[in-house]
Amino acid sequence: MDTLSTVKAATGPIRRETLHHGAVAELRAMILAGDLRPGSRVAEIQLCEQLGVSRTPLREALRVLAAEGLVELRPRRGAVVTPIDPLEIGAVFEVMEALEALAGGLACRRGTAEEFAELDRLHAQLHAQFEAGDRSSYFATNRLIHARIVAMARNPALEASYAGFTAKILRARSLANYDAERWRESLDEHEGFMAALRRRDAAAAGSLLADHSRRTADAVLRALNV
Amino acid sequence: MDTLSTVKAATGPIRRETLHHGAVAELRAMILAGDLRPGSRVAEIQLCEQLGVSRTPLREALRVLAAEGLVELRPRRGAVVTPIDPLEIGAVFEVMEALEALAGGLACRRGTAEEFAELDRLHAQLHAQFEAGDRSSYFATNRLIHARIVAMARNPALEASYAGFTAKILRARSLANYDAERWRESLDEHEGFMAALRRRDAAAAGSLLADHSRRTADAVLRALNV
DNA sequence: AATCGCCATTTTGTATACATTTTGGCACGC
DNA sequence: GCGTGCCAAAATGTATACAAAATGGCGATT
Repeated sequence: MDTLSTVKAATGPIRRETLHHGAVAELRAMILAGDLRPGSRVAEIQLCEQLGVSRTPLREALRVLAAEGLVELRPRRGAVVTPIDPLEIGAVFEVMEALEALAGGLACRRGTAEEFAELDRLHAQLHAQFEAGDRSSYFATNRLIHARIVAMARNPALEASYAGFTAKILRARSLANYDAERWRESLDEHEGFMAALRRRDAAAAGSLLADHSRRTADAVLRALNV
Repeated sequence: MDTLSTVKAATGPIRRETLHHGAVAELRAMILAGDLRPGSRVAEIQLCEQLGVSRTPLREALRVLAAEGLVELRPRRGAVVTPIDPLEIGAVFEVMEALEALAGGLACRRGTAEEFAELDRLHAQLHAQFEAGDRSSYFATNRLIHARIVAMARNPALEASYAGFTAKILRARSLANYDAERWRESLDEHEGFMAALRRRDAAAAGSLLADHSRRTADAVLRALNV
């Protein structure tokens, strides 16, 4: 059994995806992309034919997304895509601030030279995309940088938690594009924490990442006119 | 519609529980209590008759618990109660440390006088239970105190996240009862952060709660012979 | 004697059927 | 004219049926 699993692991993960797992991925993507709008009702049967699955796997997927907080299940009354609540987004950002700080500090202590080099490369790319005025690419790279920093913290629990919060924030951000001034400011903050990361200054990196997170939160919440 | 929901809210939440929701609660309790041991296989049909439900709601419940990380689903090969991995517990504690710090700071700023009074009452009770040598009561009160502090932070995202991590830690703690010395030390730490909380010293409270969390982590991980 | 391969059994994943509940509309009464 | 209550239609929650894959044991072969 042990040797067998070892052999399997060597061959690679053989897991064929199940329909409900695929449905979770698709639905989550649809929600994050805004295809399913916040507050809108989720009609089971309609989604079934849209995804080409029966109700059973779809419903299982809805339970998972409910556990993640992306949909809300009202017993006997159907599911809705969780509405964007500025108060909740504010709360999420508050936690994110702490997680960013944690991630930044740990990344300094645990990241490999290669990872730091890659981070530098991504940061240069971010800079170029800012200069080119390519907003969507900028945001994609931005997300990637933060994800990499979190990965460098070598903490799966942090990573999972961070991903969950990121998903919630992303929905709010998609409908709240902030202005040019904030964009410039955001890049400056990136310069700041990148400098701290380069010299492996855990305290400074954590602190600056937290600041960055807080200012991003302010901008997003302002855009949501709170 | 709006007035109607207001009326309903006034009457109280009328939601009848669904079977799968109940199954989630029961299974989670069973896992946390250790009735379903870490690493053990989850036999669907057996649990179905044990809980008195059919496979459909049970399977939905398993997906939810998988999303929470309490069980692992291996496609086509059944579910197992997530084994306790000291590395993962260590990672969880690392995040907990940050969350405790956040909660402590926010609680100082947002807690009401009544809540602080209640906290004092619980702390006195904790003290008494220590003196009485009532270990299980002590731990129950201990958990309650931390939960109250988190509640005082007025942050649902933090609260939910904290609850999830607590669940994971609890399983490890149940099989790792630490020694008398650590017990005494733990109480001292409670005295420490309680003093900071009483004077609404956010920075100190956060810092001391983080310390307490880290030391608890050390003790638990030591008990798991890491 | 040990290993490989095949077959029966069990278990999982999915689809569908059925029972309740909610929802929306209509008629009736005030 | 407005509100209430009832009825039909739709949708949800649950159970069950069916197909496919995994598990375990047996026998054949080397």
